[in-house]
Amino acid sequence: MPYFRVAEAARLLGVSDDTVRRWVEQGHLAAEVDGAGRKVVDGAVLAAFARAQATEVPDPTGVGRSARNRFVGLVTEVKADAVMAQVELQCGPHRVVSLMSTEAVRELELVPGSLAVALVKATQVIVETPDRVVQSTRHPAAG
Amino acid sequence: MPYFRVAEAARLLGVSDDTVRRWVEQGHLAAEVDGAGRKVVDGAVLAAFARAQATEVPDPTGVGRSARNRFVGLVTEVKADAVMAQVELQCGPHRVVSLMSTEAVRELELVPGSLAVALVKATQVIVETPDRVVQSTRHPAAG
DNA sequence: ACATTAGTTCCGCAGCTGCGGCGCGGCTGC
DNA sequence: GCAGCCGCGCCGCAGCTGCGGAACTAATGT
Repeated sequence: MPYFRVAEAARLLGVSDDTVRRWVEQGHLAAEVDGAGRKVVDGAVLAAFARAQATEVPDPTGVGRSARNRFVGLVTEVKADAVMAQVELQCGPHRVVSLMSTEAVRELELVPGSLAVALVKATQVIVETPDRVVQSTRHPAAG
Repeated sequence: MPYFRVAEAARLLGVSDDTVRRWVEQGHLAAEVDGAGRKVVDGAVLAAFARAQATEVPDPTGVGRSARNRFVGLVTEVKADAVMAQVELQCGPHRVVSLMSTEAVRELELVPGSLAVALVKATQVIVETPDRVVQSTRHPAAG
């Protein structure tokens, strides 16, 4: 049963701790009080809140809004080798690096500044705590 | 040579068009003017600006949020079957769905509200324009 | 050519946010 | 038990942001 303190929740939501505190005061976000009188937010509540307030980057074509495993962003860097190329995208606050053939880069006309979409085909989920790092066995992501 | 209008740039940056206009006025973001007197932002400039602005986001628990192909977020949903499970994470403004074994879900103690990290192992980059959709051949992502 | 629609720009305003400061309480090490 | 350090809560303020409105322009269909 994961709980987060105000400062942790603030960083996860991308705002300051004061803002989280105000949201709790105004009833927008449910919080509880631990034994020491400090505000704590239930992980599930925080997750639901984050999902509700998430404003995904609208798809340029208008289709596939809020699609999962779909990252719309701008190409920030293209390193092209003879056969393979490494393309880096800035998708909101996240950076995605994709390896593809140089031929594909040329076909897609990928240059810094291009609007592109990164489709995540496979992921590996790990859980990090201050103590230990647990990771799952590798599996393909849901498509 | 991609160019974006103010409204497009605003959506990509996650702010309103007025804010982008103000950033241009204050010299924080370079913009040009097209033949009709409308502000346009060069794609490369916009990409660099987006990347610079994203680095301001600190990481939640010491894990690098600015690291590439690394998405720190909260578990919003867990659908567990007999053998396989589908885990959905809210990582900032993006939703990531990962397919893994139910055994891994149990080992990682993944429940809605858990803090987890999704490592992107493979991506497919496509370029979307209002006219056509071009996609690269499938290749593994850079690790 | 004309009317219509959608998009852009500028303006003012209310609201929210982030920041700095301050005091208090919990946690740690001795 | 005690001192020190760090985090949390509260408060006020300056700054920024988003929104609505109004005027103008470009593109579109008749």
